Amino acid sequence: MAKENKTLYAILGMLSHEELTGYDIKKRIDNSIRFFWDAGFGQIYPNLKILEKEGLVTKRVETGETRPNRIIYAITEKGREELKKWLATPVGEQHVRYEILLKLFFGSLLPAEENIKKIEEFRETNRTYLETMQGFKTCLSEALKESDDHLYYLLTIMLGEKIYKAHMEWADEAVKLLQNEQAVNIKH
Amino acid sequence: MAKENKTLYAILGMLSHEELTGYDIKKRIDNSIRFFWDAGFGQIYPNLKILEKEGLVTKRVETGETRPNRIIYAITEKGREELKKWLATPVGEQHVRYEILLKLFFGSLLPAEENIKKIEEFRETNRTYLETMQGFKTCLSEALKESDDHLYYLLTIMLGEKIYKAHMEWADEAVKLLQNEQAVNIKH
DNA sequence: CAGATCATGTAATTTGTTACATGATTGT
DNA sequence: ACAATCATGTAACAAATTACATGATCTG
Repeated sequence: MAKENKTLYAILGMLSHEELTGYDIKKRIDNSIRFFWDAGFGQIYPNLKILEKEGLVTKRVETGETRPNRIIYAITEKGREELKKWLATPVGEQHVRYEILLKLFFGSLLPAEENIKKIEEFRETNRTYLETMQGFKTCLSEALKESDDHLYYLLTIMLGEKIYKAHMEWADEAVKLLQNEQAVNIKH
Repeated sequence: MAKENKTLYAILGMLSHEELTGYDIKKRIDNSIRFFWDAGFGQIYPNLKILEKEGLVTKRVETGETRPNRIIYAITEKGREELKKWLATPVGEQHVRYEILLKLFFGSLLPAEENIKKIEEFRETNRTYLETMQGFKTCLSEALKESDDHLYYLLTIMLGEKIYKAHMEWADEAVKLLQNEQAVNIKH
């Protein structure tokens, strides 16, 4: 079994809830984990084949007369065990990449206005993300009483909220700092 | 020129400050941008060759009698222009990956204690990151009066601080939530 | 004298992205 | 009629990680 292919476990996790087609998995991902674990069809379909070869999922073809054929995948007992085993392993160092910080780090090569504009765009993007999180949260509050799954879903949304808020706060402070600096430079 | 190889620009950016060897570039990265843009030797050396072929940097060999030979790279005017051009392009959608959220999203498959432990480990890791940021900040406060570069450096540290704090706050709330849930489940 | 640091690289593998390819059905 | 959605995939490419390979010098 691959050591690092975590998207495999994202797919397996989705199948631990219900039987799904590759297309359905994509939709589930887009509607839930995409903010911290996105995946395209180019990853989903090949990974499903790997999972099947490893005996972690089984497939069943539903021949549609009007609609296209659907290949429905179901998790096996072995798959469920493998998933739990992975969930139990400690989370490694997680390294992120912030293109905006990379660009800003070398920001002295550009006029300050350009950097300010960049930060303001970043702020705006994060404002829309925050709205999305708050939308998710509202939808969730009803379903929350039903199952434990939803509690964990809520936790992921909560981190999203915190992060996007942190981004926005930073953007505000950063813009102020750069504007001050600009004012000082103009005076001289 | 490659469309997406942003590490190329990280290297070029480091060379915009001073002439460096591949080995030096690695050190510079480790001491500054590694929290948001890490790179290993396996990326640095091949990318330097690409930059040279494109005429964005020049190389000069320093034959050491006692030490190993050093290949010193310097940015060209064309390289500086290319860097500025890239810095001016807007920052695209940046997608992050949080392994801890992926694991937590499917957390209902594990006993709550395990999820709590995971979150507490995450909190601790982020506490050390925050300390590092604060150390960086202290070092910086002296140099800050000299050059504009340092102001942009400060901005990147500020975002780091915000994010690690957000992570820690979230961890505290998340643990509380899970412990409450646990208490409720035990009562029934 | 052992381990860290200086110094350069290549090769293999894995992972992820993007483009291509096909075609029916459903909604506006 | 046109766009969006349903549905499956492959192939090419790009990027990043990891392991391998070498060897001197400096520090404790």
